[in-house]
Amino acid sequence: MTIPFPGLEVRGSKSGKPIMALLDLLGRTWSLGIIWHLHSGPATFRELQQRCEKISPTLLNTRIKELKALQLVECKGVGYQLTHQGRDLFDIISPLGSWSSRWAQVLKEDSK
Amino acid sequence: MTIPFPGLEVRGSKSGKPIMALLDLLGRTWSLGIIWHLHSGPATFRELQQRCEKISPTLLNTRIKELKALQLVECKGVGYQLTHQGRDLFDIISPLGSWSSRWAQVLKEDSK
DNA sequence: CACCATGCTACAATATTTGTAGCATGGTTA
DNA sequence: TAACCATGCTACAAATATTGTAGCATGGTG
Repeated sequence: MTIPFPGLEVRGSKSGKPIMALLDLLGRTWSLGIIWHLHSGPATFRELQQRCEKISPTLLNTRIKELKALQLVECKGVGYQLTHQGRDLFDIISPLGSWSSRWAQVLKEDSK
Repeated sequence: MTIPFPGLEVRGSKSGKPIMALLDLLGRTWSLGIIWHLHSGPATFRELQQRCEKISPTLLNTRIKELKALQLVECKGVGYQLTHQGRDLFDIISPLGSWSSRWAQVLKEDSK
């Protein structure tokens, strides 16, 4: 898969709109998970693999390359970590944590 | 793929944590796109297909089933639309729109 | 009844993801 | 200095997910 740069055609849209590139990226397996798990601090390749529990090294490396090219993740001395932009993005999606708990509650109620 | 219900094992986690179910769901091809495109109003199956530009009917139907089971999308007289919970979720991710524009700006600057 | 449009299924072709093995590099430690 | 690690990462075949096209079934409308 090619890296979904804003401005280029991506899966789901030929428009080049940034949001479409972003939705393509985040819709790829593990992208969101990697960002989510990196928020708890920098991690080495192998540690990130463990945080993700079941990601294959092949795919982890592919996703890392994409996230680096799109400046959301960087590799410094301490290991992989979110860039400034990556943290900004995380800040937007972080409410998903508490939202998902309420959602789970509702689903549970309704299944009774 | 099984539907990622909170409480069950999902791709990426055996913990049953709601956030992991959500990240699994949103990380599936087109999930985010469908939610994004439904925000602009209810749509019939075929119209939703057009909004998504390139989704296959097979997959659209699969995703719809998942999103319905998880109470994010419903099918009423007017067609498919976001549920109350679906709109709540959209509200969380909607800042991605303007964020992605700034992100695209930065990527553009840096590529000079 | 002929004609549409709709929601959706079938299914083979294609693309993505996994799982396992293991290579290459760069420290330790004996 | 050589036998050990752990690390980042690649290879590659098997398993899964997604696409693309065709078209069926149903419910209007003229």
